Amino acid sequence: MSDLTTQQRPTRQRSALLEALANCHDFISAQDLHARMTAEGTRIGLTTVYRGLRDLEAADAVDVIQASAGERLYRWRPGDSHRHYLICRACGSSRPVDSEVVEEWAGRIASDSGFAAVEHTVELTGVCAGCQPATE
Amino acid sequence: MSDLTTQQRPTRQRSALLEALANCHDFISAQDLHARMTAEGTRIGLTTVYRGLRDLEAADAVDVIQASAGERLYRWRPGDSHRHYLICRACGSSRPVDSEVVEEWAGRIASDSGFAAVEHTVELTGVCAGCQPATE
DNA sequence: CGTTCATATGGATATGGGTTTCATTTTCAT
DNA sequence: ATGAAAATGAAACCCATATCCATATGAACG
Repeated sequence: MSDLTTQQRPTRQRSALLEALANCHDFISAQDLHARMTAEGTRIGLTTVYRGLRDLEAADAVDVIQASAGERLYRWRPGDSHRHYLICRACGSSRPVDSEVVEEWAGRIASDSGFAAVEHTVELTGVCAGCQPATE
Repeated sequence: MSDLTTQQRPTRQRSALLEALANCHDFISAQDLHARMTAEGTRIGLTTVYRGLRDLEAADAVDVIQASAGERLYRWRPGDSHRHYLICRACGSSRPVDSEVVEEWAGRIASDSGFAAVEHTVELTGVCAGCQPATE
């Protein structure tokens, strides 16, 4: 029961979604994922993609970041290790960063503040080496 | 130059917006701010509120956080000091947190990664002492 | 003081990501 | 097989925000 479907009923669409997401090695939006799957011949509704991603998020199987306009980007979490990424604003590529310091800091804030169920989101963006203008 | 209007032309609406935002000591959405101003008798259009907040954001005079559904919350930045907050998911109240550790960490990531112009956003949410259920 | 003109305003309309609805289809248990 | 429960997906909707554009307003100049 701790398998990856995170769903009562395994369906064709669900497994296709899992596969597409696992094969996609960067953050991707629901719409882009749907477009990609459709382009590859998988028949799946946009609604189902949204639902599947929501369920995966609830099951904590994906990392989620907020893009600018309320858009959310999803990424399959390979292990359970890192949860924070440095993302290139130019090309969109992402790399995990070591966030232990931040985890500890967040934990300390949590216990110092009297707040319960403290969660944190950390997002780092920049311009990667390959995307930097030559003259600078 | 470094005055607070951040605008070519000081107008009645603009200064009312500044005042309303400064008087509001927590994060607030554009719509709520507009509603509050209207309730207080200030005649201002929602569009103008959005524009004003966008300009303030560009001028780096407010802190902005992303609420759940793509909604953005704005808060007048009293000084230049802290930039990160711990926000109660139940009542919406916020308190600044000491984030020096995170600033340093982000700086280190920036220089280690080869990324340029690294920016970071950190959001902490929890349930404040006053909002915690008695029986748990 | 009044004319001029660039800029600000704000209601209407559009946009765009995301969610809900509900009729239809699929899966599972019997 | 068969019927109940759950999943699907197209269309309709929601809601924050952006854009359009006609009107209003402040500033500069005479």
